Amino acid sequence: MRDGLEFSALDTEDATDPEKGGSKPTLGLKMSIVRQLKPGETLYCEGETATYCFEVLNGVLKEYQVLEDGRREISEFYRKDDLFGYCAVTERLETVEAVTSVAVRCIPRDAFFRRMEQSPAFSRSIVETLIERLARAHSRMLLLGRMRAHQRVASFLLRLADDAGDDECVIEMSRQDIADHLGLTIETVCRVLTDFKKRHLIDMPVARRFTVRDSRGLEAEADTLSSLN
Amino acid sequence: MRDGLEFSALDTEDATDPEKGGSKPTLGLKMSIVRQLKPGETLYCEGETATYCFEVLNGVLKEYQVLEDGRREISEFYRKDDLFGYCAVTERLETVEAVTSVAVRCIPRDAFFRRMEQSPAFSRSIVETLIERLARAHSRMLLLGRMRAHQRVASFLLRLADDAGDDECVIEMSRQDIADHLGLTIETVCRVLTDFKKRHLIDMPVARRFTVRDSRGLEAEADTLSSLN
DNA sequence: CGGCCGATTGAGACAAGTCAACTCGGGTGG
DNA sequence: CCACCCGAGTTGACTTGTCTCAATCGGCCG
Repeated sequence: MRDGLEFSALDTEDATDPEKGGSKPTLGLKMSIVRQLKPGETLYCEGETATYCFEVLNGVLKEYQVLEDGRREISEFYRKDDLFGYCAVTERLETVEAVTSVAVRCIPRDAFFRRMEQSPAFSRSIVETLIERLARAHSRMLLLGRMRAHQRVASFLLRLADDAGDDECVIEMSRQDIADHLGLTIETVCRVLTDFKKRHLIDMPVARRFTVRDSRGLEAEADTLSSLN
Repeated sequence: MRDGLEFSALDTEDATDPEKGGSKPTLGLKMSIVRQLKPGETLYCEGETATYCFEVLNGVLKEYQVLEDGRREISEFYRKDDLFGYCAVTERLETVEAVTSVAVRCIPRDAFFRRMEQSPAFSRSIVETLIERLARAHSRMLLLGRMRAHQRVASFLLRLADDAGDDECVIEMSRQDIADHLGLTIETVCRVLTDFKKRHLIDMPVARRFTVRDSRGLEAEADTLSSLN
């Protein structure tokens, strides 16, 4: 099966008139299609042939790899305006699945790469996206390879709050997703969170929502500075 | 200090005649310079301004990030023909240091990016390199986040052997480097290695050289299949 | 040949994992 | 509208893999 061939709900956009131009000036790609996904639905799976690239219109998706025994590692969460799925030569190496309800624009890969040939500015912006993503990958390696549980969770919360641009913040993903993103178990994530609550670094009235209460303290927790305690 | 400004030993190549063209047809970049490094010498450090990109002519380098308390994570080892150092917008996020004696070609970043503007083929090849490196980063995240010590070491040995294209293989880096690459400690790396020796998966007459003896067994060790034991 | 640094081995400590019980909150059906 | 149910989340007791600290080994260079 090839990705993007089975749309539960689709809605073509500017697919008819090649001269019309994309509705998104930054991409300006023709022939794009919008696909809607419900939470838990997968967009594509490891092993499939890559035929589309995607742009998140709204919602959150997760990209992951699985080990034979079921252990899972979520490499990225994608949010509004993130571009993904072009990072495959032919075959998908990871699976991408909706975390929340999601709308993604599907762009045929060949159109995408043709655009890259034609526009140096476009390919430069792609290179920059890739470079930034690689930098993030490196800091995640540091996190996974060298940080303690409480550092990992603190970094994660800070990133969530930062992305939200607000101290009050919704946690869209499950504890299992967080654990799989941080290389921990559900139980450890919970324990660290309740520890942070008890120490008034965060408020968390319900499981899927939190507020940063002591951002300085949380940052100290995320840095290794906390090892001075 | 900006990288590449203090050359202990340098040897300009085609820096005089812009029409001469690079000696390396795949790059064809003018104004490049070759720099020699001794083991342990650093090419550039985190925080410096990025002014050059590099191509490995021979030898092995390591790229790493450090945590405040000194814990270190080696994100990549670079070998002959690897291109690196362009993955920074302005400021270096990692440090790169010679593992063995090394020769690298230094390419001014602006020349590099100008070349990208001019040649779609060149920028496509850069995009492909980046994509491949990102894929490697993802599989390393899986390793760091979800694999056991013996799986990590087995994967590492298999990669070494694969890169060498030979079952007999030199280990250029120290145990500390390996540990920092795998998110383990020196001691754990040693223990796993002696365990592999005892079980005749590998031979390792001296610390810096090994032979794969039972590649199937080693692969089983690298996969999570070994959790069936 | 001796010294030194990297590598190896051992013993004990500790962070995180496992397994299992329990709670909570949201959704559904009566 | 309420009560129940179910799955996600939390907490606890115990296990274990890896780390830490410390001692010893061994190859390489002067």
